[in-house]
Amino acid sequence: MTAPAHGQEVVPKFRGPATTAPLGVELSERETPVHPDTRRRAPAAHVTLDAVAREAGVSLATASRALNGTTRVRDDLRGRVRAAADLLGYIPNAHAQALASAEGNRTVGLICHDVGDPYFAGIASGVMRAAAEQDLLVMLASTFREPAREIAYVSMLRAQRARAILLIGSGFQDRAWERGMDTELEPYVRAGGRVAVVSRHRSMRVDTVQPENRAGAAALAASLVELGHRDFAVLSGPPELTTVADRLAGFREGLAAAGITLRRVVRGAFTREGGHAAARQLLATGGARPTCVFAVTDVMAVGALAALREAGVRVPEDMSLAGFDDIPVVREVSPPLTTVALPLTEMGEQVIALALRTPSGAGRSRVLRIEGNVVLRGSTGAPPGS
Amino acid sequence: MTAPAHGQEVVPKFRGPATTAPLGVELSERETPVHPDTRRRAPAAHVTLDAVAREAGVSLATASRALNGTTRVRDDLRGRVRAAADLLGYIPNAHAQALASAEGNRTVGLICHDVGDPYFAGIASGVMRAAAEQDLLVMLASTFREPAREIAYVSMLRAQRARAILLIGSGFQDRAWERGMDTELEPYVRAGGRVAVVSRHRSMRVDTVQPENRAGAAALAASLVELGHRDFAVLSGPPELTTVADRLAGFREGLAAAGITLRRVVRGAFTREGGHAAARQLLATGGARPTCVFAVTDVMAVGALAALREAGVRVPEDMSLAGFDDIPVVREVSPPLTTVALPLTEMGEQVIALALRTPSGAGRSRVLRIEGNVVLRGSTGAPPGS
DNA sequence: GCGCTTTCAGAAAGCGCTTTCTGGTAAGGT
DNA sequence: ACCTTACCAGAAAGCGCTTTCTGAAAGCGC
Repeated sequence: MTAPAHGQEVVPKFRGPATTAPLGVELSERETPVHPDTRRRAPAAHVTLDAVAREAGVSLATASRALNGTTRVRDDLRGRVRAAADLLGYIPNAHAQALASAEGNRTVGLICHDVGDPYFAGIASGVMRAAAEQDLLVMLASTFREPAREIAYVSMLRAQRARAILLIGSGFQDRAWERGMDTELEPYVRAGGRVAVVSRHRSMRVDTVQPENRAGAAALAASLVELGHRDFAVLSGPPELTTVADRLAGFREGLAAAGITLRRVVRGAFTREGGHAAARQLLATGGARPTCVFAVTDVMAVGALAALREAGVRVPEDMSLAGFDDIPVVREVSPPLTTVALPLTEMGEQVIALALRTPSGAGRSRVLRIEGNVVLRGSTGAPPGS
Repeated sequence: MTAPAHGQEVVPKFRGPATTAPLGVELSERETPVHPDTRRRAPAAHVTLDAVAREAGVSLATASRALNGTTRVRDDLRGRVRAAADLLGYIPNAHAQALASAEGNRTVGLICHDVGDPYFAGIASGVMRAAAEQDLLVMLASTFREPAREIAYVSMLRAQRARAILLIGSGFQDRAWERGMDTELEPYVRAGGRVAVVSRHRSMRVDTVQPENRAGAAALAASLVELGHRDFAVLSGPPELTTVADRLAGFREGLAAAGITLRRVVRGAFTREGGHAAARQLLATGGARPTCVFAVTDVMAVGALAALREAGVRVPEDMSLAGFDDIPVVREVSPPLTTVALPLTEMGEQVIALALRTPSGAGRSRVLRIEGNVVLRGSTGAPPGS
């Protein structure tokens, strides 16, 4: 038995089929004895502060103060309240707290395309870390790139009275979406809600963490030109996303600075498969092949790399390939991908910090520009025959 | 200029340094004109239902009914209420709603280690998709593998009165943690809260989506033995995680069935770097090298692959390598990794479905067993010299 | 035309908390 | 011994909704 060829998968015959379809079959129930320690006093539905106060023999108000410690409470009373709360297993009702106090709740909303995408996962990870430090809970909403869903989620997060709403990778060039967002966000901000965005927004009302997509792509183009390339193609994504438009425009600018015109742009979905398909399409067309290909995201670049490999195109000997973002996977592929590195985790930390900062005053918003670093790796080299 | 060697990174000199440190420098403010459309009537703080009712000339109760549509309301009144709500930009207060209604809120809690980890990201993605379909908001909490933090988050989610609490990759073999979880979860479940877990739990009180780690690892071992290997090493993770313990035990069993004893176990952190370090450590030790290495997770396997490459060990010619989970990246590396595939997204969908299902009755809990599929890819082959 | 049911709007009672406001008690000043 | 401060516990008023309960008006059969 030899190793399967690259890309080929072998499922050994002695294993059953994937269990992914009739999962219900595997469902089983089991008896669970009650842990003796846990029995204590059985709360009917939810233990209320009122019950705690009664148990401790104090008033409702005292119980509240004893547990939150805003005002002074005599030590013995505080002790009694704490003990009663422990005994009864009291858990405050966050809704009631949020409603009664001016403080509001300790949650922030995070809207992104899909946590399964490494770009968002990276940013989200940074947001989570910062949130954890401040004891904030993050309400996550995945839009799957539907502008309408995004607006609906903003509305839901408004209803939840989130302290801040974070939008990652938002930014459609879509009139209806812009209007919708404006009407959602404007009253929210006015009512003290904070909003911060990763990506360029035409609406200038909110704080923004803005990767320098344009400059980064231009710098990448310059680097690639310096390697000797003259003949480029771009694997692009949906043009209604500002990220895509900016990177494409920046790349064109970078080339133009060297007097080079971009030969081909192939559009694909914003996914690995999109990059794969776009690369295949590029190869399928006749004519001289470009010596260097720029995929507007690393996710697409990874797909493109696979397509090139499958087509027998050697990277970088036959063709150079570069991406954008520097998601972790690009260091693992062979050859590792040249890309424009963005500090994803930090962008996540920054966007929540920006949102939570004191409001910037009426009509003002802050822009935090994040510069990308061109990182040359093994996927780019001199053009063939040079 | 030639292509940099594999793994080497070159930052072109004409780019500035990484902007990751003094980000504040890039902060700028800008004036933002108010969109004329958005001006409408400016709500002072928050528009309440009371204001809507007054605007529509109906009572508070009628306004509530008109918007929620539980009871019949005359069409003209309903129209007036809707119009008033639109005009004022009314957004219901979810806290007040949750407090007043028996329904509670539409949120579920999701506790995981780190969304940046592709294993969790995959599962979380499935959870998000299912949640979106049911108009549920997901409150995400990252524990960064601290048992104490995990317990604290359960408490916070209880306070938020989440409909369900989902624990992914939980399952420590830790007495204090078990007790803590039990005392948190038990009253929660009793009060109607749902809990579901991905991973094995000793506490049998909650519904579980349980990957067959043991059987999967055993099957993998059998496959590798069939390839001709006799001499194995395992790159293991923290033994207090049940996932690690089960996979290690299963692998041993699979070998034992063929009369083979596991030669070496190297322990590492549950990360790419952990896998990298463990692999280096394995190579550093003298004596005969194993012909096949099993890393207990794909994340570690990816790190190990890099370490092997750096050490000049060819995979699979000199040494075979296998992982577990089938995270997306393992298909992109060269050679692609043999692994035990788990349907991550689906596991996410199942765990939330399980939690939201009607309660299984007192003292009963369900177990959904997820079988893993051994997938042989290019990283495993016949042992050298066979 | 009278009493019946039916339909639907409004009043009001909470949901579980925070937070003022009030008042009682002990400590301190003269 | 009397009055002032300080301190701190309790009563009560909401926070913004849902949901019973009540009652007015309308529809119907006789």
